[in-house]
Amino acid sequence: MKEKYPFKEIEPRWQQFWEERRLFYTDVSDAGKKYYCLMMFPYPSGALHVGHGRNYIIGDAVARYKIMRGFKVLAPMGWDAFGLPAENAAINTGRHPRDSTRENISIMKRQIISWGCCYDWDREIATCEPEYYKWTQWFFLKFYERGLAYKARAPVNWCPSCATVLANEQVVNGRCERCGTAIETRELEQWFFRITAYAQRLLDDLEKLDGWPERVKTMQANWIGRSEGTRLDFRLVPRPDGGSDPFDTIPCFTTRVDTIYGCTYMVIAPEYPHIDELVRGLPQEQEVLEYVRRSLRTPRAARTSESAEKTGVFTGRYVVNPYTSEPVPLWVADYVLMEYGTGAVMAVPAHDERDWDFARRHGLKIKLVIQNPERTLRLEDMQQAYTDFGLLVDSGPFSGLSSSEAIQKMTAYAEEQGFGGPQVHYRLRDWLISRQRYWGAPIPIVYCEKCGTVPVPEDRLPVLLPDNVEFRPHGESPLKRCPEFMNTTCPRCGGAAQRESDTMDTFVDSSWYYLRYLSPHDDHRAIDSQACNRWLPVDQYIGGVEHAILHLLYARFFTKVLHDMGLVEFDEPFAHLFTQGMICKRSPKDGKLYKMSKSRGNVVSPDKLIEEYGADTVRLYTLFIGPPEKDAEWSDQGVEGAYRFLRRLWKKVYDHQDVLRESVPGKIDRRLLDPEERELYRQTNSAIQSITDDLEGDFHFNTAVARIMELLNAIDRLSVHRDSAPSRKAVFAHALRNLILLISPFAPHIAEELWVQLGNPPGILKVDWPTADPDALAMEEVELAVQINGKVRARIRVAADASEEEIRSLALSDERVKKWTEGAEVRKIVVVPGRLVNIATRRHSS
RNA sequence: GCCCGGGUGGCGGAAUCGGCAGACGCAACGGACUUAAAAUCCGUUUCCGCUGACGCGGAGUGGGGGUUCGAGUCCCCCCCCGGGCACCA
Repeated sequence: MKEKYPFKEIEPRWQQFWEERRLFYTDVSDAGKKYYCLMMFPYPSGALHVGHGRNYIIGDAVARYKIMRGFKVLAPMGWDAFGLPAENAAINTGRHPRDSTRENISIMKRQIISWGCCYDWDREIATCEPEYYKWTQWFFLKFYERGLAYKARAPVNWCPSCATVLANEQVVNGRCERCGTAIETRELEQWFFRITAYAQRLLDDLEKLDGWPERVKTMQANWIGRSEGTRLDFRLVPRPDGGSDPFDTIPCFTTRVDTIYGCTYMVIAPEYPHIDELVRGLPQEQEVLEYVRRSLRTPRAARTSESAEKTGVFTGRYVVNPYTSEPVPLWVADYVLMEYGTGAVMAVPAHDERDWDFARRHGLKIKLVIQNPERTLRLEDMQQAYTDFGLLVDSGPFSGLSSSEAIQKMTAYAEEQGFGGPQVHYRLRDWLISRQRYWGAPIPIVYCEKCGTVPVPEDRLPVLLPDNVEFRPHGESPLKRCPEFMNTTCPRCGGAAQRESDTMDTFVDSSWYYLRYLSPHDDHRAIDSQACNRWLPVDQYIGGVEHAILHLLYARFFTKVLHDMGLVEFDEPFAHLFTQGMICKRSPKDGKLYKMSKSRGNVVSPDKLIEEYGADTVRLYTLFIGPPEKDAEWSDQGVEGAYRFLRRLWKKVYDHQDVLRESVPGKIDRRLLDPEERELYRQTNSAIQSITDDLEGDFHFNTAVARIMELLNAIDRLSVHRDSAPSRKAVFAHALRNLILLISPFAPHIAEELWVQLGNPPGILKVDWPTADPDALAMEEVELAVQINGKVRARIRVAADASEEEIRSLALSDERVKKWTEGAEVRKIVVVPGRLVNIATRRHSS
């Protein structure tokens, strides 16, 4: 055994050992307690930094722990390999995305292996390979068959810098999630997945997800944005010139039908269909058309920002309030959004802040119809809208009702009268999946002049991405300029036809990869239903919280569709979700803390650290850095600390090799131990107990590592040498042996090596996880704090099983306690066994 | 504005059910070893006051109030930070 901790020598050796023994290769047909441990697969961006490592290290620690607990663990890894960055790089360098992606994959795979993270590499998948995207296309066809994929002209988010459309989920504060460019709205024909058809189920089933963090569920619920209200149809007052209109009612959605008697005007969005026909020939026509044109040009971000002033114009038309039969003016204003509700809003300025602002600005009538039950409102005094619930006034037959009663009754009335009824709205929009880019799975659709839109037959999949394309940014997919790809024959009539040139959003690829791991190379079907039903839902999914909405919502949607198709029995993919926090580092530029990223220049490469300290040090520090679900700041000195600890551990074993090798593990008889030995034995068992609890609970790796450090400190306190008593040697060996087992999921290389040095056969993963001896946890004597009125004034030592009476008298007879209780009346004594005694006293005023 | 988190030493963070606040690590300081340095080992470190000293007393978990023998933990009010949603009708 070497004196100095030889991490450089042992780490590659054990990595090879795990690979050769195929310890992480899983036969999925095998019975047994299964545990599917899944880490979010990475986008092959180039090279990993230590921030990425947190994900894999946590997952690997969990997998190793579960293996030692006797589970059959499935831990696969793959690559989310399609995507914009590779294509943007191709535009700049001319290098084909396939080549750069493959190269990045091999760099990152090497890094993951050098971290000591183990996977079933036979199941490795890359979404950019035809054997994978063939089935992404197949799912598209299935969605198309079921009416869940459709093409529609719609106002969409356009990123001028990426030159592509984006899903709503990829627009953050009106800017492109990737490049930060302000998003424009364009009216384009695009492909959508009908996720809104699943809105209610996606919302309801959040309740089933006990193993998910509350905050992720809340974020998804917010995103789905269910809102209950009332639909009301407002009849259009016929044109004064007797001309015809494109429609005769304007439906609107409201959550506050109780305020309808205060509706003094109605507003429609500038995108509202056929506005031009509504105003044709009216004096307002030019002004309205000009206003609409201007609004449509305004970027969405500017239009919807809070500070934006509420502009709008009167159309010259009126609609009829269905409750009062009174006409109210119809306005166009861009504070109303076409995407939400019906694109039309009944405006009640007295009871809605936005309508209040708008009405004040444009001199519209304000009518008070809800009274504050606490304090009578007078319109003249009001500085802002009263938006709370209250009692209805001036509301015809509904006057006097409370808002909540009124909402019910008035909605029922609308239904009876046939001009409306209850309605539920969702904020969630359909998922826009087409991208005008090359590096993605081609949408398997053909356009034929005769037959129209024709899906590519399943047996002609995959629609392969052509290689010989030119990468230039010109707002349409490079595929469009590739005639070999574009020109095809119609699968239906055999005539000349054109292919769809758009590719799919990469979130489609990642919506089903966790199913493909069960049969990664099956070229007959997308997934192996039987194996999926056995292994899913995923027992533990681990990844970054940045995917709380996007990926996790899409994957849930996919699973539900597959469930409805009869392909899988489960309808939620991930039973437990763990979202780890980001690793941050101060930026060298401004000294502020940021998430590690190449562009900030604050990344720490694992390669250098592993070279200098070894993978186990990096792993141990990464787990110790803080609560794994929270963000953490990387500290180079913290890494040193972890390294120091492992060196100390190595030296401990090195210094006591003889003692350790000669003592055979066996039952330890506590009665034969002296107090020091008994204390170490107790601490060993206590460490086993709490580390197991930490891992079974919410992955408290930071406290688990702390407990291991404490155990080594405790081991240090017991002096042992060649001539020590056998019992002492046995306790010492027992403690170290268990420490090595306990640390093995975190620092597996050193654990394997020391395990062998202790005289055990290689392969610590085959050893059972230790269990604590409950008898050993008990202390014979405990120290109790004695409080007087809640302040600690003394300490007493008592037998652990001392009666309350004994403790009481012992406490009262303590010198220091006497000093404090002298001349005071003891009112009450509280004894908390094993912890403290509190004596409440009262001083007599003398 | 609404909905989630969170606020504890110089720093990262511990603290089952309400029971000794500051585990563990970092940093700093003092000492040992060394010709010296590094490494290592030992010790000190919440703040304030008193003491020659072993010590003693007081305050203390963002602020204020409450419940309790006892509050970082429970209740009420407020402040600050992070995240999500947001002209959503």
